[in-house]
Amino acid sequence: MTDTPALSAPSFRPLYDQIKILITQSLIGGEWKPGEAIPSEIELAARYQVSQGTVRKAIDLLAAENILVRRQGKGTFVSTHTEPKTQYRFLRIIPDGSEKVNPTTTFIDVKKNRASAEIARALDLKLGAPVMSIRRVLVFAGKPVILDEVVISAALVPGLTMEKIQESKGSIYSFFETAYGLRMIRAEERLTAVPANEFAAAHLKVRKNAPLLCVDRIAFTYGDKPVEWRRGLCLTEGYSYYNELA
Amino acid sequence: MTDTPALSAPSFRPLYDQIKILITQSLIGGEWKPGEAIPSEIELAARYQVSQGTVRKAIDLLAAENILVRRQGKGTFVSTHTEPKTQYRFLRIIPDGSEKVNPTTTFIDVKKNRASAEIARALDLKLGAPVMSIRRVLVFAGKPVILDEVVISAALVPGLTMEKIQESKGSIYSFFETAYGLRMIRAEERLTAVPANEFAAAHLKVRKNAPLLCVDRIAFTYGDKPVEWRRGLCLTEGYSYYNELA
DNA sequence: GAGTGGTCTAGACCACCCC
DNA sequence: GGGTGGTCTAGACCACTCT
Repeated sequence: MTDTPALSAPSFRPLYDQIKILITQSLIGGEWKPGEAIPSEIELAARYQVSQGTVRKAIDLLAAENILVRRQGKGTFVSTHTEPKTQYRFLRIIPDGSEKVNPTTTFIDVKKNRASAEIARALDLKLGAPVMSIRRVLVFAGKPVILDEVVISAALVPGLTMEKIQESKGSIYSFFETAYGLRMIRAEERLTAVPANEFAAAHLKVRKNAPLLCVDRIAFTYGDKPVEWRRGLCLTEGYSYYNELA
Repeated sequence: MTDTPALSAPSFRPLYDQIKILITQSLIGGEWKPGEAIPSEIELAARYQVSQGTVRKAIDLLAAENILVRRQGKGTFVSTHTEPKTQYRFLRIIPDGSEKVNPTTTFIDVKKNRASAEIARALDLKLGAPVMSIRRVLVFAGKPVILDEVVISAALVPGLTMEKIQESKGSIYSFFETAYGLRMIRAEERLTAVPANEFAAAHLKVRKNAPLLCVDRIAFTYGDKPVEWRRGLCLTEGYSYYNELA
């Protein structure tokens, strides 16, 4: 989905693709921060010495990947997880039959751990590397619906504590973005059905072995670098995982 | 996702959008059939009296929706579910850790039914309207993995029998396409975790009440018209539902 | 009114496919 | 070589937002 600058040259690289990479590098370098406007198409065209149409196409691609957001008459902005409309962009659990509703979060604990084999493989870390593990419950309309565990390399989130997360309000990606400049660009999920273990049963207030939706996620930052592993256990009575296929 | 020509005029409709609608109407009318090439951009530009760039943008949009497929040097083609590469386009269940594999199908029965409230609502039919119901098992590498029921208005598939489907080989959408000219463009799915009932347990060879992934789908044809309702029960040991978030 | 993204055009040239 | 889609340009004009 996202591009890989890659060493294996595709034998021909369109100009707009090169511009796209240059813009991406400026985003990685922090020249333009989430929520801010990037320079206008005309300015970028002058800067890169190409036509406006070529810049336009590069921006079109980045907008299609939700990395940039166009707003007519105002400018082009760097995507962010901190705005109300987009803070739960990756959350696909919604109430049956009704509109998407944002949950509130209750934290269980925030601990330092060592990467298991599964997590080390997913996040491209060494086995046993230090990671932070965040466990929490997402509550929809007063009802606990998702129990999840978020795991991220400790090196990426120095000084992380439960208190800091709780102060931040909003989604955890919003927190990662503002506190550590860590931006989640895309994610891959794998869903399975599992019986509730005791821990999940207690937190979600269901009986042990009740069927739960297990959502495993790996989230990526720029350059398709995996940075977060997550497992969510969701009860699906009154709620379901919504997906569009095209 | 797909456009609605709509009566509520958006106060301004770009030319490329109008061209897109004209092309879509030709697709609905059957002027160009699945798998065939549509006229070249230059021809279409002449036909609609617009520039090639405008036709190009209209085709870009249709290609982004997987309604058309571009092939450099050859032409632009109408998408189809009949080719090996695309016949299981909407199937998201894949083996853990390995590549996508196409399943084989075992049919259980094909019956005429009356639309339940749920199905009538989903397919925009009258309660009790005649529908065809197809039940089958999808088998991956010798192992039964999905038990599903496909429901479609009987009016859309006259003379449907199990024998006809079995003769057709390939996916059921491929069959609908070739036998009835019915083309599935997009779909919405809702996933839940449910305990296996006796019927599912027997067909998937799991114990009763084992957790299964329940995948409810509504599939749409041109003009966002819902035409198929489907419920799949999937065992998720060794298999999972894969999804990309952007 | 000035500035931004959005549309539309016309034309040149490139990459790919097939004859 | 001739056809197709793909890239790139330059310029005109439109729609939207803010001041």
